[in-house]
Amino acid sequence: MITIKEIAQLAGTSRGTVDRVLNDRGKVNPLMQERVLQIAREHGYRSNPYAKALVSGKQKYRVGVVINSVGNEFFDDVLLGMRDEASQSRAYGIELVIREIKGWDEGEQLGALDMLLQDDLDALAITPVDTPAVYDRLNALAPLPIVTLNTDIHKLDSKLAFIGCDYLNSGRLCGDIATLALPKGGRVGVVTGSFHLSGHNQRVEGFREAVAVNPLIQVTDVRENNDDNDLSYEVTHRMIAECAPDLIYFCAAGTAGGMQAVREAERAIKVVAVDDSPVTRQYLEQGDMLALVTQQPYKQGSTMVNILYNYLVLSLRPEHVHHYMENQVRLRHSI
Amino acid sequence: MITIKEIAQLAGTSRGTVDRVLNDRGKVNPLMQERVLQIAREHGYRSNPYAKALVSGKQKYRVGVVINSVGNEFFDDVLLGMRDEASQSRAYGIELVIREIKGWDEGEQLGALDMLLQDDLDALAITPVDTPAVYDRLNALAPLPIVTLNTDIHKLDSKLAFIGCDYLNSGRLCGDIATLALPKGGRVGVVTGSFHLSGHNQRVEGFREAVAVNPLIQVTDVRENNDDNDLSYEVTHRMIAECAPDLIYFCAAGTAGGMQAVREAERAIKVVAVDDSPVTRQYLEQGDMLALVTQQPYKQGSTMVNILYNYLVLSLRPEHVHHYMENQVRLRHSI
DNA sequence: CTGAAAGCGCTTACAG
DNA sequence: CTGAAAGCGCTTACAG
Repeated sequence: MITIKEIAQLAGTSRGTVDRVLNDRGKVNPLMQERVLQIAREHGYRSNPYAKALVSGKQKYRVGVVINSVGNEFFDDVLLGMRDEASQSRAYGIELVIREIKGWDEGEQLGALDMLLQDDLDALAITPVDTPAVYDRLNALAPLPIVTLNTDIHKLDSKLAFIGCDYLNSGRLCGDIATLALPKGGRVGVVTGSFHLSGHNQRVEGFREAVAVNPLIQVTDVRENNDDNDLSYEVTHRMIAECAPDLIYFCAAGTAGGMQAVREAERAIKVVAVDDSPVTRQYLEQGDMLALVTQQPYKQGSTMVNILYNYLVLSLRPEHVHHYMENQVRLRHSI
Repeated sequence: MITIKEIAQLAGTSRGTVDRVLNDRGKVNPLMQERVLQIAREHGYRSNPYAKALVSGKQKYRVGVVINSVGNEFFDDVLLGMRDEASQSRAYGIELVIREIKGWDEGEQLGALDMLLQDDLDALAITPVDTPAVYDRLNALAPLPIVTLNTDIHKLDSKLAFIGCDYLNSGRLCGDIATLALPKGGRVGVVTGSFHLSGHNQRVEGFREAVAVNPLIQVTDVRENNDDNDLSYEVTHRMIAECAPDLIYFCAAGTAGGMQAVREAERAIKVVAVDDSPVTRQYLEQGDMLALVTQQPYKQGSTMVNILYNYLVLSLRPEHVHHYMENQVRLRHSI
């Protein structure tokens, strides 16, 4: 593997100049620039991450995080994952500045962003609302590296990575469970978060696709709970009364509220749901739920820090932009 | 974080001597030794992995691998995982020398080991047979760092890590699937590899435990197939005729042979099995199997290389010895 | 048994 | 726009 020193020799210049070219620090004679680049290309130069890490050992990188975690348990593990990873020696130098907000309000999100930007940031991680205002604001931040978490915004100039879930696949796996548990068919009700969130709709779509292998399974009803436990209770209660489902699929948040209604029902109703939380996990272990399909929130958080560490400290850009966490099926005895 | 240079100043000696103490290179005045150690302890010295990696950048480490992969598809992915990881830049410097053998024969294993040891090795990874002769041979290799893969040998002096599966949990998860799929109970047959392998027995035990939640589920029969497809066909065929199972649990290899008998049966029989291979995966996707529970063979291989890289190149010892890969439940739509 | 020096591959002031 | 020098934290010969 060729080094900067050798490139400098070959190009008849100094290591400093090669460094300037290779790292876009500007102020280099265009001819020399081209010459260095040419040599680097020919010899397949790749920088040594350890040397980089060693020399920039003292430097701190501030990573701003805007996350709508308030009142949404799912993000607890995402936060845990990023904090754990940032405190590891292998992410030495990354400092997280976290602003937690509630819900998906554009104004709140922009406000939190402004607060963060009052100090210098080296990178930003955000669970963005996909509206024009947020898009414009983020786009204007270039070349600040941005990681979108859990929800994506397309065509962002300086988007380094998206980290999240394959919703369609998540729905299909829940459909697989339903198919397993209803060998003789049956009626299925779905409680979703919002008809306006593409992730939720994709889950329902994937679920329908998967249960279609057994024509005796009918999805009789899909209702919204706005990710709210109280509303979820109401909606589920009514659905049970009106549709008499054999199985219910909770494909968003508000599962705890819905389960209340399930337990009050007179007939036994099978349940499959998404995301691991103390509450859902307890239902699973007690046998009140067949399965959970999770999107690895902890790993979402740790992956985010890891990607930014590689980029900021080691100058390693991720190989691809989209990082889908594998959906995992959790059963009663999953650890 | 304190550095070698600072320790040297504090101890009134040179960096060379500190290096000798901290890395057990011997030939140091005991008093100075104690003094340096004392200072390092007080200040919580931890070496800088990047500096280490940078300085030993040119060095190659030879890792010998003895693996009983011949005729056992499961290990294809283990091998793939270690090869992929070794070719990554983050494992630069690790060179694998692999000897593949067939079956669990003590003599063959020792023979392969001797071949490897003709050249100098920096570490050894092995899927050991747990017999006295193998134990003695491995133990005599100290201080050569050893990683046991997939099967373990206890109390090995220089065992750096064991990487493998939690068999009991694997069995429980298969039991969970059976419980889901037999809501009204039913007869279950188990086809295992060997009554003499503790891993296999643990799976059966875990399975029994899990299905016990439904007293209508009866495990009527457990039979051995010696991990062999032909025998597996015979055994399964006879079991179907004699016990009329509603569900069969294949808890070891030889699943392809067994499935042949299942497909020839007159009644539909549900199946749950372990480990992902092209064959089992196809059955899963076609709907001939309910689920597979896997032990992440690819990750077993990559983890092995990763652990040895951290140890050999970065002088980082793993935090714990036992690395259990999480058992994963794969359904029809798992990717 | 010990220390001074050079070097790993890169970056960072500094002087020109 | 460019180069020489020092330094990141560690290891490796080498001379004593």
